[in-house]
Amino acid sequence: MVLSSLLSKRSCFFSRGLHVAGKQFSCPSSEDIVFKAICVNLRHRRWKFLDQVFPSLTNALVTRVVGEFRNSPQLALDFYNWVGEEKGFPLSLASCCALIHVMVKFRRFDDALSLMEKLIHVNGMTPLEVLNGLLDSYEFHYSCSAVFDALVRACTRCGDTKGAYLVIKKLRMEGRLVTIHAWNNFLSQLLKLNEIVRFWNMYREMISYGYVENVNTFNLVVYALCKECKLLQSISTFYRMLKSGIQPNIVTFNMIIDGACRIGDIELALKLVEKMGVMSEYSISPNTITYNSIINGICKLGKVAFSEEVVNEMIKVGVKPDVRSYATMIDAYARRGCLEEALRLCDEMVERGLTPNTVVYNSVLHWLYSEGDIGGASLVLSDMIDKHVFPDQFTYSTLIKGLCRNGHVIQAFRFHRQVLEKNVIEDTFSHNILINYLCKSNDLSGAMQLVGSMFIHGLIPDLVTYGALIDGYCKVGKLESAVQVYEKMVKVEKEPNIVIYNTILNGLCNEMSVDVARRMIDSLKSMSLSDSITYNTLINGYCGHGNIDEAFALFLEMRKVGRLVNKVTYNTLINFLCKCGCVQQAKELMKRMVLEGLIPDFITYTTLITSSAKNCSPDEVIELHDYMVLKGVVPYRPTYRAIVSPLLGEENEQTGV
DNA sequence: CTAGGGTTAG
Repeated sequence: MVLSSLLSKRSCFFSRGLHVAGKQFSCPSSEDIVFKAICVNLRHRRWKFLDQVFPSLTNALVTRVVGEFRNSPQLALDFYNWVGEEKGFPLSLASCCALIHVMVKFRRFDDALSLMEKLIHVNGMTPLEVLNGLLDSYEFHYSCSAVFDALVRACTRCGDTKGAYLVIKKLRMEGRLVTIHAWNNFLSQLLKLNEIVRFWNMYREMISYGYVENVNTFNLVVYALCKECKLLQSISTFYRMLKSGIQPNIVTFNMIIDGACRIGDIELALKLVEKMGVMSEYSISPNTITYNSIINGICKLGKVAFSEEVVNEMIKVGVKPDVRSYATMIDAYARRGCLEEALRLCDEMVERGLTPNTVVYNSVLHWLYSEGDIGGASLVLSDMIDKHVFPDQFTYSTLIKGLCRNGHVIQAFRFHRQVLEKNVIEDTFSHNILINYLCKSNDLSGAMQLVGSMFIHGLIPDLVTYGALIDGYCKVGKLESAVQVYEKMVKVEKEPNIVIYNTILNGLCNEMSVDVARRMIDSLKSMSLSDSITYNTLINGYCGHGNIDEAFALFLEMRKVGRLVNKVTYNTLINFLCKCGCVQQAKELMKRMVLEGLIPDFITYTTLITSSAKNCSPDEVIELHDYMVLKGVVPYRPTYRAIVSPLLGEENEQTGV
């Protein structure tokens, strides 16, 4: 393999040498003769003959041939591929650009894009170098300015938004403006990458150049506003569109409806669906995506049964549910522990002619593993293989996490090694899961080895990787190593996120420096980089050091700010009170929690029941259990079985709760 | 162009 590529390279250099020599010593028309011979034989696709001329081929000739065949794009492309792929000739930027112009002229954008992407990815060229190549070879009779739009698109498809912007800017300096379509494409990519701030900056810049927004531009603005949860502004953009004489389309509606669903306002979303006809002069009606957004919104609120009614409703109005509609509901049921309902929907979708895809399988697998049902997961997995549903990155990480959390660590690592060897791992999830596992087991050297394996396989550690390592080092008391990892991270990554800060904060609390932690919280607060977890971590730190006054002072501070206090806050304090033997106060706190609309979870339940079993009378334990159940708490089954059930004299608990 | 699934901190 290596040898043959060396040989082909050598033959190319050799032929290049011939070309130079030819220019100097032989008659000037010799290139013309070769050129004509190529053209005649290429027209009849006589590749055998072309083989014979190949040694005299030069990049200048390739460019000329492509230009000659500018009206037969397929022939030009076949010739180019024959030279490059079959013969291994090192094609120049100029010849590639000539072909790109031809492809664009014939609106063969996919071919043009893949040529550009190859230049960027395989040949390692920067977008600006490609742009220069295109400008140099720009010729009126076979080029068109859409080629520059295509380059912007190629950049964004390669994930190089910076390059895309440089191209737009350079062209602007040359007096050429890319079209609004290219801008839309670029802006859309920024939103996909969740770079909202950059989006608004670029958008403003575009407007300042005098571009006239079209429906897609407006849709992007609506999308950005929805991502920022600025629903009212997105609706007023809708009216701004109408005022500018631009008819909103189904995408506009869907984005606003989805935005409403994401902030939990299903009522508004449904109202919009209802008013869609009036608002669009009866030209637009809801489609599958509209309903899927609503199904998703309802499911996220935990009302899966209601989302099934939405499916019936959509069928009634003639909109077909698809795999996504079902995938959403199946995941929602499984997430709430209703795997039977989830499997029922799997059957239902098959009955309706829909085939469960990878997403559906991944979801079911994930929740089977979380319930510890390895057997069920194995069955689903073999069904997936039987049905030829291909696994993806989600499947791999779900399996690895599932095996890990159910104690099959060796299998998890073995499986990871297998998929790694097959070169199918493309993202950091699987590594992060295992690194996190090793860190949690205090095996930092193992974790660092895996970080090394990431690099070997071309995967760049991300904030999650660094976060796991920092946490791991803090937990084993190696604060200096944690700081080293942090500094390394700051050097290669852009910005630590709140998770990282919270991790460090937690490390500081464990290391007896609650005061340092307090100061850190103050500075995070000033950067508005603190959340419930930040405060809960510090409260937990205070509790761990027995500073009950400080803990409750912070609790009050959180209540003053509002929205910061959550179940974990209460659980932390309740747990601490129980440990100090103040069970009565703990119960009072739980009642206050209920009054604030927070339903105690299985941790609250277990903490209080276990502690009162030690300190209170059986009647009080039962009373506590009844109180919590009455308030909507789902009792944690193992706790109920071990403590409450014997007190009730239930020898054989069969029906369960 | 818009909708579904996996990793991290209390």
